[in-house]
Amino acid sequence: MFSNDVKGSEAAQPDETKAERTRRKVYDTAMTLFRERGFDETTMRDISQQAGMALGTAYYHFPSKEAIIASYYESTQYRHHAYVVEHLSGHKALQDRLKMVFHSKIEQVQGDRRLLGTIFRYTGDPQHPLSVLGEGTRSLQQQSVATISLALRGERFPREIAELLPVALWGLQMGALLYLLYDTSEGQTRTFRLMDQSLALTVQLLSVARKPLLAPIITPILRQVSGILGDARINLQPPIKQPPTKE
Amino acid sequence: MFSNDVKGSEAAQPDETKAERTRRKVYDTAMTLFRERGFDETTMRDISQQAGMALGTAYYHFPSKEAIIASYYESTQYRHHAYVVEHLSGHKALQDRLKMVFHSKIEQVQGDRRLLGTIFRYTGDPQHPLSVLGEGTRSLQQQSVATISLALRGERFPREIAELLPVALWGLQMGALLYLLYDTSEGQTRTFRLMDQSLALTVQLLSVARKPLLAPIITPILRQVSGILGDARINLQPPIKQPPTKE
DNA sequence: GCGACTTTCTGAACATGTTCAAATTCTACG
DNA sequence: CGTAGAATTTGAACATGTTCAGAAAGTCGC
Repeated sequence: MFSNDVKGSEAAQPDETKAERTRRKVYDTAMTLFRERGFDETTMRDISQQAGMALGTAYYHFPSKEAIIASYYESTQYRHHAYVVEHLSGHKALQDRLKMVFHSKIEQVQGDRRLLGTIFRYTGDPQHPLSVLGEGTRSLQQQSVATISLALRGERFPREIAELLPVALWGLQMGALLYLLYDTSEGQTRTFRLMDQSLALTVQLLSVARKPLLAPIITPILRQVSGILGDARINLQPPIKQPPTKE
Repeated sequence: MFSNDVKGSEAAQPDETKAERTRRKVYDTAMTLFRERGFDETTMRDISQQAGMALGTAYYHFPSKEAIIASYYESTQYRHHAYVVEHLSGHKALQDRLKMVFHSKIEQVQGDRRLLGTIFRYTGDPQHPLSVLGEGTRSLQQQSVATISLALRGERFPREIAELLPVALWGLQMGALLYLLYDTSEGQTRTFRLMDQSLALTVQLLSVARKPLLAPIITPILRQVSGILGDARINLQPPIKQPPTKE
């Protein structure tokens, strides 16, 4: 939407265009300042000055200040996907895989909690291109669901569950990210614990749902949950694979 | 925090100070314009001009533009509380009460969905005084939990559940409000349906949890959910009753 | 190498939230 | 009433995100 390069830079390419180099300079300078001072405390004038260019130049490469943070948001998704693809084979059990997927997601943005927060800023406006739940980030949402779905590869579930589980897990991830923002515990251990417990419960429920004998009690409830989730589900198209960062 | 009057005005008082009248003029003008054009599309200059005063005057009565919306946010809480208190006796069954509480909440803000959205804007910044999950709105959160708890009056639950249910329901309400923002269905029927289904499921689970015989299967799971919720719970003090709008 | 075209860069100008010193109005008291 | 002090009002000034017309640099066919 905002940026059209796949990588969030942070890694020089020798074959860059001049324009690409300038763009990267803007991005990197901005991110450094954002991290040092925070998003709102960093001025577009600060950025352009620090990057040694005129104000208008920064605006030539990014249509707005929030486009810079949008670019960062995208880059985290691609990095996460690449990480999961690489580490998937090392984890066989469902719960291990889920844990790997979600832990890596959280670890990846852990250092940038404050920045992450600025992205949630647009959640209340469905029309906003950066709303994490809105149309504007649809493709990023699909990417994210697809990444999570990698952990489910090969598992068999009752149809209603199979359909909704990826999106439900995506919702769980969103919740965890929000929780992370508010988590002041040392090393954000509370977030990780919350994540682990939620996953344990999820796996437990899933295994119950798969046992036909115990099911009569649980299944109607699960079905109802499914109904609710189905109702709540943002209309996600089937995930489209876009090539993740190759580097 | 921002405003110190309890009511969100919208109702003239004959015994108003001049200052109060001016303040109300600012508020009402602002709300009208916000509703007509949206929050971001309304300028503080628009407001002061429309209200027939200088720019600085508006700022004398509200420290910032967002303080106006904060005042609105508070007023919805007080109105909701008053409504619930008034209608509680008409509903005896738990599910009816919950339904009344949550439906009225949604109905109350239904017409102001876009405005509501601007409040969610600060959720990503825990430090921000208007973050609906942050310190700054703590007392409003407590009010809201207290309002919801009115629906639970007289019910008996296992201790773990009794402790966490109010906050969990508050979370449900938050979720529903967020969902409402994105709900484009006619009359926001989807939100109401989602609410009804969630409540039905909740009541169902609660009733199971109360039956000691069926419990062995369900209780450990519920306990785990409780653990998760307990972990996730924002540290809410016991609700402090502040007098709701008397009018 | 040159001219035409495109890409990139520049900084002045604009809109809008916010601040503030000064002006005005109000209130209370003698 | 008259005046000191408080409350309220005013609008100019400031900071910052954004726009834009024009300048500068780069590219390409000849």
